[in-house]
Amino acid sequence: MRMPTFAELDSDQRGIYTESPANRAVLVTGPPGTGKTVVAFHRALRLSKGGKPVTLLMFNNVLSKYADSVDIEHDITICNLHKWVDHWFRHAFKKRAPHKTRFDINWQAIGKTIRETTDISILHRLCWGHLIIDEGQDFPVSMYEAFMDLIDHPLLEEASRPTLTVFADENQTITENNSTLQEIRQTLDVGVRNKRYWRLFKNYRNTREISEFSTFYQLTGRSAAKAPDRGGMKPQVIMLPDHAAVAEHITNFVINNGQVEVGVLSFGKKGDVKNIYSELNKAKEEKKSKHTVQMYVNGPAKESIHHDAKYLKFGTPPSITVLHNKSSKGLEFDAVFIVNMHRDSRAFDASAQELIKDMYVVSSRARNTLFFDIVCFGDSLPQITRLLPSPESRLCGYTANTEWKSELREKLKHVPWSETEEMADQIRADTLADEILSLGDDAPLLLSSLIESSKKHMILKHGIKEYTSGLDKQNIVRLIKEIGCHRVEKDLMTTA
DNA sequence: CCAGATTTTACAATAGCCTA
DNA sequence: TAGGCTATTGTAAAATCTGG
Repeated sequence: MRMPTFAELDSDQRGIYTESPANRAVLVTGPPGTGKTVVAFHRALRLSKGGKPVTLLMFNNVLSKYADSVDIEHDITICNLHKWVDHWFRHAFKKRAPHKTRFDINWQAIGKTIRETTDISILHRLCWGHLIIDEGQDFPVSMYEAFMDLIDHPLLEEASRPTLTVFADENQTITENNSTLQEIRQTLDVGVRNKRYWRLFKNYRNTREISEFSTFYQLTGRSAAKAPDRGGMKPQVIMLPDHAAVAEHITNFVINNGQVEVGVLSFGKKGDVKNIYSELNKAKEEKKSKHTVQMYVNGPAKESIHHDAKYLKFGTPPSITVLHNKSSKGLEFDAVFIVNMHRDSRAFDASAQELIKDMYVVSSRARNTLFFDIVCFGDSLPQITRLLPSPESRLCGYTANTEWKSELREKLKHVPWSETEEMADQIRADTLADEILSLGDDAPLLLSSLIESSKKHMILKHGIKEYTSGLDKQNIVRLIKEIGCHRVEKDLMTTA
């Protein structure tokens, strides 16, 4: 992990580091790229100087490994949540933590156990010192409730009370097993005034061009980060004849750019990841280059080092790290190459929504440079091309290095770009409608204010009553589409 | 022979017991 | 008391099937 010094942190990031209290709970939120992991690490460093143990919980093993690649000496324990919970609970109660199902920890039961515990030595064994959680939105509210039960336990003396700092992404996904920011705020009892609730706004990770590009795939746009100052090259889409050409492109980039950390993020299946990895090794041999080529794919750890995240090395350029797109959450690289897009079957049915979400994740992994290497068999553009931004959008450049490169412009004209844009718009409107409906009693109020704010708009032709009284989802979607998603997002921000 | 659908297989991670 | 062992089971990848 690239670790900026204290002086390099921005003022809003520094505030969290210096001003937030070192007891009870603190919550930090922000969209992707705002430096949550970096601030989390700085806070961990600071708290570790106080003598109590500090634990940093990451979402998965690859991410833990990445966070631990920092070149600062520290005595912070970096771990994933499941492993930590097992040790924590067992250490105190001498038995494993209760589970509802196999992968679902029973936090209600844990909370109850903690509240009912009167044995002070057990309570002391539960006290974790300082706990810092990254990607906090992916954990259930009941977990936070259980943690607060310990933090505020009446039998604990002030000095031994543990603390909790949660870093959460503002891109809300609403499923059963995770929490909304609202819920986390309430549970942790944090506020802006007592400096327990902080928000990060500015994107530090990406260049302006890459940030704009990834926003194209952001289906819920209202939590987009403030655009970065740093400019760079536009993302490039490159049409190539075969996989060997892709590997050569990537290898040349590494050789020509010296000290870079390159991420190769592959769509498709495990075999596709392995395939590009072996091509990259071949290209490295041919060009007699010294850079590192490493890969992680999900698999039995004892069978191959490629299945065990602990063999990954970050922060030692020049290097190429090959990962499946699913493993790339939370990571960042100087340059990212996205490959094997044509191998993804989710091209144009309902699951294209999932593919678009993945596109958002992978494209925002790049700090400076972003390439889409697309293999074209024969002389036509693959279907998947339509999921990229159109040339008119000017979000990315298109080039070809094939026999028919002179015909690229002509071929691009026939790609049905508008289908993708319509679909994305539909998904955005759908998501917004769901969000409005989830407001419950406040929904009619917001709807009428939406209609009010777009007075001049066509919407009045349909009559206000129909929308506010009906509250039918289809009507709301129609309303949102007529007003425009962007507008509704803005209104929703100010109202909420 | 292929693309999509369906079935089979393999894996991840815990519970609960055991052991050094 | 931490770690080993194994049955267990939902999920995801791989293998197989199928109809054109």
